[in-house]
Amino acid sequence: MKSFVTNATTTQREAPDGLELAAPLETMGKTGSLSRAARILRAVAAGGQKGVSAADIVRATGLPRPTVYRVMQMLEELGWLERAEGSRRVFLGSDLALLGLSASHRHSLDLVAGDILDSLSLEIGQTIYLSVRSGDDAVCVAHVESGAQIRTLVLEVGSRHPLGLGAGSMALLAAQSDNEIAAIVARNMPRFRTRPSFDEAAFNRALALAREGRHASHQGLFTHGVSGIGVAVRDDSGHPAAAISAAFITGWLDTAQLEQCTLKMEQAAQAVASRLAVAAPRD
Amino acid sequence: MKSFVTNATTTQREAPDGLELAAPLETMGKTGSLSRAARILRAVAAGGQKGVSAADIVRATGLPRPTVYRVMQMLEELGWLERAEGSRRVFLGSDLALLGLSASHRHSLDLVAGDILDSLSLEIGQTIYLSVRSGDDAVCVAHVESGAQIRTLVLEVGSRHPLGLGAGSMALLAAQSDNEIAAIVARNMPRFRTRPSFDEAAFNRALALAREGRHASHQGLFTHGVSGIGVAVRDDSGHPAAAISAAFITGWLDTAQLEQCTLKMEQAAQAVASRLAVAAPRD
DNA sequence: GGCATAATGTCCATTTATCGGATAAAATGA
DNA sequence: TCATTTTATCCGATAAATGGACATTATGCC
Repeated sequence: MKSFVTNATTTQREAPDGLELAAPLETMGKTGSLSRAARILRAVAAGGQKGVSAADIVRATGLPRPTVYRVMQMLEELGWLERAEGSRRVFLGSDLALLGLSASHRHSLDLVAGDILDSLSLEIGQTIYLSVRSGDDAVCVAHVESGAQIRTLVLEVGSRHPLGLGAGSMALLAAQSDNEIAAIVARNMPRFRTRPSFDEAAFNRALALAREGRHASHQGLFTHGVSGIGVAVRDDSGHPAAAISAAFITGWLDTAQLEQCTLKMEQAAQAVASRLAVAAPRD
Repeated sequence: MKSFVTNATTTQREAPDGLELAAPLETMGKTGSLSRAARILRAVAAGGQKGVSAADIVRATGLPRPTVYRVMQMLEELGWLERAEGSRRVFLGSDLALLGLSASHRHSLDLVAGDILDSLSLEIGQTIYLSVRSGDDAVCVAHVESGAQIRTLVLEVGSRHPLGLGAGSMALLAAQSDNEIAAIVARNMPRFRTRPSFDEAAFNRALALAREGRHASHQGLFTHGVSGIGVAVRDDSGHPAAAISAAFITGWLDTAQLEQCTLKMEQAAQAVASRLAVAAPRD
């Protein structure tokens, strides 16, 4: 059921009214060393195959420099983080891969939705992605390549992007609760700005549209010349569990075709959602 | 000044005078909340598909009860741990699976050694397992099923067992440094004893034999009626990186055949070792 | 049923390990 | 060469984790 993503902001410091101290930014997340470690690990994961530098982590997380260095050292001793031999870039460690190996037995969204995505890809002739939320990121957990000659392969499995950057990512963001959206956007804004051409106004417009409709779409907002459509998958309690998305060459499809695609994607999202209700713990 | 190998042994608390309280056993591992969290997560992973109870974790880790409960709650909020809806058993969480997904790109021992294991399985006609160390556990990262009619499938991919329990697991244990072996055995002894029929004397004999020779072997020591052979894979610096193991029905093979198998497995271990360019897992 | 035992939670005083500002060394690049 | 960024370490203050003790709920056993 609600098993997939349980990142509700429950422990939020009690702020009954808005007239709380306009603190620099202590509203940036949960406390606790474990939480910090998780933030750092997710920042490392966002670096992907090419790794990240310590300074990157500081920028991405907003944590104080000494904290980042200290926690990084701890994580390295645990085997959850490792540094490239020569360079100082860091990567996720081997022990994390082992834990993930065990965890994947219970969390195989790709297996649950695989055939649905296959059909969808065939129907609309495009590469399809399945993403879920992890912290303030969207993580691609599966992709089905289309048979088309020109394929738009923008998301590798396991790759992370800030929630809001990308079609599926935006759909996932827009499906969160109102306060959550505000908090996520606030935390991710620094990361957005690192993108050379980030248009905040355009972003806000796209977000507003995604929250109104049942899907997120854009034309070249994130990658020049690539448009995208994303729809959220909600579990039976209405919480967003995943997002299905597709990317097109801008102008490849006319308006009618886009609408058709969107419709089919929404149907697929419904199909996946109905499966989630069944996928429950065994024993 | 980077310290390559941090204090491998305990943190060596400065004891100014001899009349310190005869501390019960603080030599049980590293300190730090992250380290505790890691211990707990590994204990959960050891539970596999059927999960573990909080009491199981307490037993397996030796940590104080309140600590376990508190850390468990933190981990649950992070999505690194989750509880079955009805039952109170806990499992690894979805976010850990996502992090592992990213980490697996850099840590695919199975891909490195795959074909070697395939050949080995064909040669000796048995199911082959590849395991690595994670904390005080051995984790199976790959297995190649034999084509034989009767197969001994004892290790699922991702499954964990205390270091020392099992052929590959014992080989991995015996390949550690002397002090490390002592520390691991001390920490794992409580877990060993939970096994209904655990013979400490027999275990120590098997460990001594494995440390002398270049391989670990046993007949029915861990699972009745199943014998096993395990050989360690060492990287270029001599540190144990993995173990290759096979399990047989006891009595299936005569002594000469067993020796032949052992030889082939040692050769395979050498082959894998030579492939390990840059991979040095640490605690 | 009724009792014994184990498992699950929760307090809270103690103290320890974490936090992060300040500082310095090293790398990078112009 | 010098300015700027990145990496790294100190260390006092303090917040946060710790774990003994206690309370409550399940589980097994006669």
